[in-house]
Amino acid sequence: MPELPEVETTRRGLAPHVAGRRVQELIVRQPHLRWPIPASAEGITGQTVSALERRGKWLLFRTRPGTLLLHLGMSGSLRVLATAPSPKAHDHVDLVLDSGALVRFTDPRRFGAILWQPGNPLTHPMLARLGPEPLSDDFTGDYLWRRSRKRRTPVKNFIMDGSIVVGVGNIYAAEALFAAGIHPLRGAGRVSRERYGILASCIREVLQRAILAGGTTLRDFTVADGSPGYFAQELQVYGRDGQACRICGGLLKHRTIGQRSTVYCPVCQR
DNA sequence: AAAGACACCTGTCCGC
DNA sequence: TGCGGACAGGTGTCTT
Repeated sequence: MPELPEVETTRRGLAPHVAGRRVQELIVRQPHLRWPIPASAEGITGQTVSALERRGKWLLFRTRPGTLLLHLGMSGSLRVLATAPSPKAHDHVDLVLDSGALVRFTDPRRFGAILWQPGNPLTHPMLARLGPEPLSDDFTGDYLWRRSRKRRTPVKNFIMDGSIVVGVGNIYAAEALFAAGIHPLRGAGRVSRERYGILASCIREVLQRAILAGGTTLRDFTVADGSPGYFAQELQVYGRDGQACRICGGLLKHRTIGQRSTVYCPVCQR
């Protein structure tokens, strides 16, 4: 489900409810997520969450002895609940806070993950090799250009590679490439330095605008309070296969690239 | 080293 | 109405 904007929207919605709160209990009804929830995750019990941070699509519940790492996968979501309604089928985990509220993790497909890392969370194997944050200063067109030399993979795959840049998933890769006028199948090594400058800006802008809209709600993604994200109405290509390009009026095309559905304008994107 | 296929799992939608 | 198959916002791992 979520790419960077949805994870960031979730983080912002949750942070005021969890920062400074003590975790009274970690209730695990279904430990079998992408990996089994490790017993060490119980380490969060009794600890105070000093901050809720984000690295790529990971959420970091920081406490003094360690950090709970949480990934939403394809279908995961987090909600803050003032009371504890009886859990439904895919409500796998609750974080019970000393405020009486709880954070509930729901994930039908169970591609999500909950891990624990003592000390510095960025040393965890899942985080250690991630590329730069797209909204940070070290993410530039020159950086993309340098990393892409001699690479023949389609540029869409390249920008969706988390070791190159984090947070860009299937929706926003398609949207950013459309905004930059770059064909998704173009070899990463065959995009000029100048065009990578444009692409880096487009990635930043698309993600930033999506965050401001509260993310994209396609099926069931909601902001932490349950309201939908509004970026879906701003999508230019994703999900618009066969419809008119909003720039040239031609028909948008669909192709499967890297086993992911891709929509683009064959006229505007070269 | 890099590219591509496959795996994990459930819900939903579409055509017959 | 029911059923099979395709598809869905991610990403680690295995094979070429």
